[in-house]
Amino acid sequence: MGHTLNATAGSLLGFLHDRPMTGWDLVAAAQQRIGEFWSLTRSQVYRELARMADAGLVEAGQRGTRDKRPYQITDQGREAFADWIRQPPAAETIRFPLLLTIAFGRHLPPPTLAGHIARHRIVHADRLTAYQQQRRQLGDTADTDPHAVATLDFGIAYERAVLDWFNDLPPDLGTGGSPGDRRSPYPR
Amino acid sequence: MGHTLNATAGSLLGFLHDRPMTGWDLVAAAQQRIGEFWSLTRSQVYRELARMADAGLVEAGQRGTRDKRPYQITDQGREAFADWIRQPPAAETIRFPLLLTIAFGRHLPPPTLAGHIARHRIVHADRLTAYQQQRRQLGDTADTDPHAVATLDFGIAYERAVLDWFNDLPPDLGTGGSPGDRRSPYPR
DNA sequence: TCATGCATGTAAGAGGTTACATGATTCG
DNA sequence: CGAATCATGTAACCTCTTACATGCATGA
Repeated sequence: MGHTLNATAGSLLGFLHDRPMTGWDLVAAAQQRIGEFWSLTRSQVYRELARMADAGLVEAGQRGTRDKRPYQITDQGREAFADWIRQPPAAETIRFPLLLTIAFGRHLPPPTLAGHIARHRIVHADRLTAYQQQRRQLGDTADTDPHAVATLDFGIAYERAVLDWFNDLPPDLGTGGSPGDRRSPYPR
Repeated sequence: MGHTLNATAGSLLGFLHDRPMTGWDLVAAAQQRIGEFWSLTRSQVYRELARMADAGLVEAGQRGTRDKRPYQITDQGREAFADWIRQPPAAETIRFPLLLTIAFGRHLPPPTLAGHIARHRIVHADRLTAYQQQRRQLGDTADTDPHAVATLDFGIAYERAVLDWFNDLPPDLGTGGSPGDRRSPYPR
């Protein structure tokens, strides 16, 4: 009957297995728990929720305070989720605009390129720190789902790899300043 | 006047700086040179090419053998590219369906999850090998653009990180078989 | 009371995927 | 001569992003 779910819808149903949630809640949950490798926007969430309600995969509960509208998963929804989750996952796609900028970097003044790189380096360093902190918290709790740990560990491995790669970039790429201060951390 | 290019269009113009190319060539060039972190399809390429021709950023040359239609960049195109390339690049997005499957892995029979993981591990191992081989070839040539090396190195760093992460996955995630053969490379 | 954060949603457009349709050339 | 590969393109659809529009609740 129904076609297989898309990954965004599937994820939402995944979260709804735990408890009824509002669109807002789902955005937050997704950001927190799968944000490292699957992004979604409010718009998408409300639309998928409406669609899934039409299809009978979720049911809207009564409006609460602040017009809150909790959705709960239905039996049909659980089935659809089960069908979705056992499909062989497709290959990942990465879209990394900075890498495009670097790839065509010979068309750019070195200081401009260096600036872009420096800004991104900071972003990744911050993310790594945040993930590591989350990781420590997960480690403390005894009843942690190992799957959550595994995905968080992916984020950490990824950010570490990106940072190492930044550090190994040759100075002639615009990362280094004058020959004297090649190893300054965030050169301009 | 014209809006800033999207990244896909920008990349195409980037390639066209080197020489006139057909849509087919561009797909191949993109796959080879930025495929690790920016994917595009034939459809997109032909569409962007048509759009850019309308906007005067590229010009179609004469049809060659096999209906080949080479496009060359115009001065306007070079300007548009220059405007695009110096914009601060946006954050990357990663969409990794396998990670979604793992995140919700508790709803899956362990052997199913293990199978998915094993298949992806092979894909990533193969990619790493291919990148490393390319990298060796680049290293051999003296007049290599360091930017090309840098982006390829990203691919290598990424694949290595993914493989390390695979290897560190706990056996209770479905990667391991019986306690005795935990370290078998591609367990079923 | 006023700013901030919570909360829901729509509309329009851009970007990306998949399937379809067609034909020329090269090589074995 | 037939298969594989080169080559171009369209159409339909789905997904994703951005901007807009609205209003309640909480706390300072």
